[in-house]
Amino acid sequence: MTVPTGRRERKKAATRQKIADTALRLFLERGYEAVGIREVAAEADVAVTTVFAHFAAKEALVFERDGDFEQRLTEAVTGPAGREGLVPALKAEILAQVRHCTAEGAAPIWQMIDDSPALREYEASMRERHAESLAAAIAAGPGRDRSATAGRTLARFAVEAFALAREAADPEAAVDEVFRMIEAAWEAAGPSGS
Amino acid sequence: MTVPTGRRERKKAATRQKIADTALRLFLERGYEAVGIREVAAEADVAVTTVFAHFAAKEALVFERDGDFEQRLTEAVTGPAGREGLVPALKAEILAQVRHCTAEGAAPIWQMIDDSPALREYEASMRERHAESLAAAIAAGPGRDRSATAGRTLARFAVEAFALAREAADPEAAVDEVFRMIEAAWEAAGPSGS
DNA sequence: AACGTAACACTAACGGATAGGGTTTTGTAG
DNA sequence: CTACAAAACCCTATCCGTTAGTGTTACGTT
Repeated sequence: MTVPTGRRERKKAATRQKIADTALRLFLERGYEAVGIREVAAEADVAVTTVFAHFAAKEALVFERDGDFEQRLTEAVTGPAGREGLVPALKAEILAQVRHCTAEGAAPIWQMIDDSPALREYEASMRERHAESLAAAIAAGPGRDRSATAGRTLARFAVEAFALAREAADPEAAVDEVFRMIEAAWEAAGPSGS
Repeated sequence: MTVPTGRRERKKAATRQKIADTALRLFLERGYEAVGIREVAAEADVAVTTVFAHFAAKEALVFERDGDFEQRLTEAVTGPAGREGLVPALKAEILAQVRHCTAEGAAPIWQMIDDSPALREYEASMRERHAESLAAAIAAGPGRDRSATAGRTLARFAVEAFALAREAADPEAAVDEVFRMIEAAWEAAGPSGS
């Protein structure tokens, strides 16, 4: 084991990035459903099977950074901020993600997602995954004094807050409003003895 | 316009039911993914195109009564009970649906759903649809004194309560617990002026 | 220098979904 | 009673996402 980042890993990452970039460009140019996988592969100069070696499905080409979002969510809860105040830490992270997704330049991508049933469906199941791993982090960390159901409920509500805010006219204000409700819900869950 | 329920409508409904029944039987016998649409069509003695004329997708064969659930949800809110107490009315309806889905005989179906990623994904996007129509009903009816975001949040949380309860060890107790949290969240949303 | 393996390519196929076009059944109006 | 329009259905062919099977190349290791 020489260096941990050999040429092989760099080439693999480059191939993955080239596929994702090519796909996103084609999708934005001509529409998500109008572009086929075979076309993406040809334009990126790889085989179709290589595309699926890097991405589990066509929709995953659009949500390329999915893993980062999931990791940041759980880290917000297990990190120092999460131990101080669970709900405020969650709110801060969701707010950051909402800001990132409503930032300049991201609008066409989310427009495309909203226009495609397949992408909306994929995003919904993605949120379910995020909620599950977030629930595990809450149960293992700062949510130990609540019931399992309460923790899982908080996790679901938090990821739904993201979706609700993204659809709202004023996303950042919506994060405030929804998290006021979540805070109250978490209070009402009370300590586990309740 | 003689009678509103002519032979044509009855035959159509019969065909639809026969397809759904055949599909569910085959799915339970040999597994959802192991049975193809062509097979369902052959066994039901119809053409493949006819299957898709009645059901938008393969997954819809499993969630045949989807429309009923959605309608009952909105009616719980727009009906007399909804005007008395919005959240209690929602809770009662969700509890009824949870009871229905955990009743004797339904277990194998939900086991099959939990085992199939495609069905789980479809269910997630179904809930999103339910939440949207529920949000519309709330906004038009008893939720007029709250903000649009608050109403949409309540709608999402209510349909998530169903999913959370179904996954819990004690579904009915989970409905209680989650709706205590939802009630607090709805209180915190306050009247629109807040 | 030789070997094991990870990354990739090619071919072929499977299964869900749809379009095009034709046939029967049903409701209705003349 | 008949004629007609539309609904429901069938058949065929095809597209598209996805995967299996089978090599081939290039990298890392020994």
